[in-house]
Amino acid sequence: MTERATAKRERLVASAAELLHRNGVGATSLADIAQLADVPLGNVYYYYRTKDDLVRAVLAAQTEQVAAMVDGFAGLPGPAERLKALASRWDLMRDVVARYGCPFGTLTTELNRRDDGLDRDAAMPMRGILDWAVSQFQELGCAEPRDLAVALLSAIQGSALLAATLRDPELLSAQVHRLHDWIDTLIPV
Amino acid sequence: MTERATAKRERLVASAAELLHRNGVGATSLADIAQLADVPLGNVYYYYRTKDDLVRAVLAAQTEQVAAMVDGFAGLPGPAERLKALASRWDLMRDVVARYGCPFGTLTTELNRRDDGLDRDAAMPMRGILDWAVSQFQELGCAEPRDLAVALLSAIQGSALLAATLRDPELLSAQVHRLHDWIDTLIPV
DNA sequence: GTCTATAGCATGATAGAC
DNA sequence: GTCTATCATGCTATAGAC
Repeated sequence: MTERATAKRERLVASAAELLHRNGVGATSLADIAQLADVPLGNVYYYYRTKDDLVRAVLAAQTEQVAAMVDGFAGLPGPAERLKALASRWDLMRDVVARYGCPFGTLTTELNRRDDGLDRDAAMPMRGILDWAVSQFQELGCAEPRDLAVALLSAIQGSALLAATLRDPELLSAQVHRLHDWIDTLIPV
Repeated sequence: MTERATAKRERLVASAAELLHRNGVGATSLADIAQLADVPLGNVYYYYRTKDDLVRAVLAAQTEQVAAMVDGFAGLPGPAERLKALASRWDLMRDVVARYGCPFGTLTTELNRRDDGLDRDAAMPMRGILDWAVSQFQELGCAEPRDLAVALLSAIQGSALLAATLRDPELLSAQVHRLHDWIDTLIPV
């Protein structure tokens, strides 16, 4: 029954991802995750030796999500459209973001303070987005692509934080639109 | 000995603020705070009935810090200078921010997910900065002062998040300089 | 007002039957 | 591979002596 076992793994990671987003790492118990995944508590440890291992699995899943997301933008005509599509992704999740924050941003924020290996793993999703954005600004012909990529991702993450703090999805939408306009500004004539 | 009692209160709040910044609410125990403040554990409860009460006191202190900070900008010649001074505040703390994030941003992020009253209190420091920034953009004569204020604070908070994630103080400095340039762009001729 | 000791609870992790 | 029962720990909070 290796297949069933894989299914349980996936259910555990999916449940963990949801609860880590909603409640954070510290406030989420393995019992909570096990219950949501419909797996007995003691059995969790067969698949993931420690809680940190499970958190690492969530980070790996997020990193894959990021890779899949930017791959999905490949079909768009140009880098400006692709960068705008990136920003719009957060607008699509505006209601969740305005309640619980950006799934990447909040998890990274909580893990950044650590000093064990987990803080390194936590940076991977953000790095994935950032590196891809740098390549897009390069393709656009911009002078300092890295600074621009950091500016874009900063604006997205900061907007997500403020939207969650003020519980205001419209705030996020408005800032994403500002970013669209800004990106259009950068297109060389 | 009412004076000594006040001193203890202040030491407790200061210690709590430092540890909440470095380790977060969930990962900080009252024992840790008591030890850093040099107050016996059981005595903490004489001053603050619950851990949440102490967290609220930290939020109140942060809100006062924000008020004092913007008051300190009042002597500057114009709103553009004042807004630039705001952004520079994070650049001054770049090394701490690149390690533990923005003290306001990380605490707010952790408390945003709650549903008790604490999530309301958590928004106060951010609101204080935001409202002040709106008034400055208004004074500058900008069309949509609130959107601009949100954009500025978002950029600061997002930059702090990325700087902490990548452990890169220079990232923060570079983005603050970008914000200075951007503010200069907005000055009406 | 101050401090010690400890109750009461939740959690991460393990042992071991099936 | 699966699941139950439980240990060990660390925490918030309280009781009560001084």
